[in-house]
Amino acid sequence: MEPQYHPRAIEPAVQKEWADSRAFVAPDASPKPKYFCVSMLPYPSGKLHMGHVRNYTINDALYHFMRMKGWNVLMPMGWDAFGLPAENAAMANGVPPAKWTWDNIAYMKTQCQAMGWAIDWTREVATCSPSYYRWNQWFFLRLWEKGLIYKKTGVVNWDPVDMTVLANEQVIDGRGWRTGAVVEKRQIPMWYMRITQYADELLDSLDGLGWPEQVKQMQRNWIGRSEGVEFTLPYAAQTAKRMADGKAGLKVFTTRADTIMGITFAAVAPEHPLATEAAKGNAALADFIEECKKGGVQEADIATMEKRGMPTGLKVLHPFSGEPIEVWVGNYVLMGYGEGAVMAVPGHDERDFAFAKKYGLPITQVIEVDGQEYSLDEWEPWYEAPGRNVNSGAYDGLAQIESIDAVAAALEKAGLGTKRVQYRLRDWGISRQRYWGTPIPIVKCAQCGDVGVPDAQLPVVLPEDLVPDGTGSPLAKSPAFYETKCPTCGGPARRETDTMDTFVDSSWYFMRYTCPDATAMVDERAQYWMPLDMYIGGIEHAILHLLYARFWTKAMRDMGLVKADEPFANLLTQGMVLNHIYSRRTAKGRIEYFAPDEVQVAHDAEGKVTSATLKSDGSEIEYEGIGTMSKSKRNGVDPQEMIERYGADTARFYVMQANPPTDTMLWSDQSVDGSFRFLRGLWVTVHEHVQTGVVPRYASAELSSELRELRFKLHKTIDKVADDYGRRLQFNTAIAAIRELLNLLDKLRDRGLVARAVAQEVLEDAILMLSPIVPHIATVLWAELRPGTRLIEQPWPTVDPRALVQDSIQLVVQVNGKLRGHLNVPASASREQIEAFALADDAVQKFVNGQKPKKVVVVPGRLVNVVV
RNA sequence: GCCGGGAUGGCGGAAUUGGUAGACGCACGGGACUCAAAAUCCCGCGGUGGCAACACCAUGGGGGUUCGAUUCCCCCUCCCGGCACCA
Repeated sequence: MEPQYHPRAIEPAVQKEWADSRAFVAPDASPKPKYFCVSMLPYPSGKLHMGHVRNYTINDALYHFMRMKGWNVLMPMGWDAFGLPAENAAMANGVPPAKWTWDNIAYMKTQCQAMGWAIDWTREVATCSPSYYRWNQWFFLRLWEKGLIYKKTGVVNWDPVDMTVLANEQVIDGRGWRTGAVVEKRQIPMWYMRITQYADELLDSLDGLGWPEQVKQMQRNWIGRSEGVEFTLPYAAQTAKRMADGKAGLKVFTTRADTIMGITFAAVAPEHPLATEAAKGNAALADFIEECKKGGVQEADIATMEKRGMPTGLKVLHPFSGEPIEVWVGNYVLMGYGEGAVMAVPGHDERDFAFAKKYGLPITQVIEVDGQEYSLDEWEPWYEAPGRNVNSGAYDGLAQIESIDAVAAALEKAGLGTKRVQYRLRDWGISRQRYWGTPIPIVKCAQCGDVGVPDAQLPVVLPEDLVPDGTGSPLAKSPAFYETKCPTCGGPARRETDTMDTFVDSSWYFMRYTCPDATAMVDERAQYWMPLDMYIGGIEHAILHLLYARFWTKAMRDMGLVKADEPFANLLTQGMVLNHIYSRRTAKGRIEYFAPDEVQVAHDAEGKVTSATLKSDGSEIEYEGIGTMSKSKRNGVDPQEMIERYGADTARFYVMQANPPTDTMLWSDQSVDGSFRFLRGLWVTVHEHVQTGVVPRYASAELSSELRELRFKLHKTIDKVADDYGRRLQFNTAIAAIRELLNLLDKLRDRGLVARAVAQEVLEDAILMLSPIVPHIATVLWAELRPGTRLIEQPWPTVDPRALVQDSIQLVVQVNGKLRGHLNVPASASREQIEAFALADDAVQKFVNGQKPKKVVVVPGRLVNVVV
């Protein structure tokens, strides 16, 4: 055995052994129970970043642990290979997105292999390959046949200079990222998936999922089921003449029907037909509506902008009183939301209150809450609280629930409205006016309308040689792609040139892992593996991706393709990886950034950072704080450099010991050194042990108290580490516990035969416990400790109950809840005996100071608290 | 703006069900070894007072419940994630 630890020598050798023995290829049937653990697939941006290292190492540790526990484990890998960055890279370098993407995949795959992750590469999936996306297209057509896909207009960001649709990310402060032009809202036809049809099930089945509670809560709030009343505000006579739309009035939805007698105006979205009609012959209103089109479509921008409005001059009637009500156009009313029109009750809605104040509209109190004084001057939060009706005619005195029922009944009787469930969730718009995505399999024929591409002609292949230029999709400029014949009538027709949202790709890729070569979308192998037993990925995906994948799975189930109701039985959301940022302002006023390894940080005697200087020339620079790793701030850490300098095991160990996987993680180069030192020390410890001769592990013999203590620690640790890995998913505390165990072993000076047998036991089990985190070094050290056996075939160590027996235990002694000392008592001591021991204790006597104890609290096995 | 989460030594963090606040590590300080350095090993390391024993204070800020609160409740501040075309 080499006396020194050389990761660069051992890691490739161990990886080769795994590959040659197909160690991580999972069978599709097994007497063992199955465990399917998946990490969210990476976007192939060029090279792995630390977020990936963290994500896949967590998954890998679980893989090894569950395997040792006797499960048939599958950990696959794929590539989320469609999307905007490939188009941006293409524009920057003139390389087609396909080549850029495939090159990145090839490189990143070698990095994954160098990390030693236990990936079953026979199941690799790339979403940009036609053999994958043909099933996006096939399933699109099935959904369309079932009416779960439909076409309607939607609002997008429009760059008026480049004449192109922009992604929200490409809108910066309301302007196009390339042109700087003020972005406009524009309505275009798009394809939608009816996720709202599944809203109730998506909501209800959250309860049974083994997900973090906050993620389930986010999804519940996102779906936002609310019960309310939909009703019509009838047009006033003049308005009815103007509108002539065949409708009786303006349809609105409210969850606060109990406030209906407080309506003092109504508001419609700028794109609402009523607004359009009112703008005819009203130049000021037309200008206002035009003005409302400025800016992007992002919810956060719309919610924070100044609320503005303008009267339309049109009127509707109150459904009960028949009083005329003015209709306004409001920039905060969203057309894509409900009916695009709202009733306004400024007395009991904060937004309406502010709007009424601003434009001098009347405000009426119609709800009272006991003992509260209503004032028109200032908004109070209780105005929105449930209470009893006042100034509401027939409804006066009713509490909220009775009032809503009575109002709904009256509306129903009048033929004006009904109770209805409303969701905040909107249907999923999947059309993207972009090139690098799955082509939507529709042909547009002048005679036959929209016609689905016949299954036999799938996939509609995306040409891979185009280069976008930022002025709209190259597909729409490529006759070779869009010119086709109508599948129905054979006449000339044009293909749909929009592609699908990349969330479509990521909604079912995990099922394709189970059967990557299937001649259908999925086959029976999916029934064996689904659902995922663990899904691991960033918290930033808590809503959209996870919700879409849940919907998609349910739609596949209803099509008879899978049996699973839910794709992800358990979920682990990991935090982001951050690093320090260093910068300075150049003479020209530009900010330049420095990588942390170019910087020398000085500390004072207490360890506080006092200054940061450049290693190269010693000049002083600024410490900006911490932020996500990014190219522009130069604070990324390249896993490749880590592997070359320290080895993959150190990188893996570092990210796992730093903190719990769900927390954001701050990178620290010094701590990386510490991780390497630990592995080097472990190597030396095993080497020294092996030098004196490998012995059989401890089985039975009389033990000194020191050895009994060591074995107690070992078997406690086995229990704790298994709990941390398998249940708590908290690897940092598992590693700390193993370090405590090895620290204790380190103190052992006994070199006798029995001591060496116990040391053998401790080392073997410590290596087994560490192996999910650092499998390379563990493989080599195991082979030294147990020649002729393979680590990869070992089960998880078993706990010896004899080692956990203790004669005496230490209790904490408190007086009035404050720690005053410790007490050693026999493990069998009764509550009364413990009380007596505690009262006799010197420290207790001192603080009790002769007073009579009021009571004594005994927590078995933990503490005794004397209250005076 | 709305929804969700977070804040503990110089730093990362621990305290699992309300029961010893600071495990384990990093950094830092002192010492040993060395011609010297690196590596390694030993000791110290929240704050204040004290020779010490020890005492008091301390988990973002303010209040509350409890024998006992980092943990539960209310209010506030700041930070992070998401908000439907980034992935």
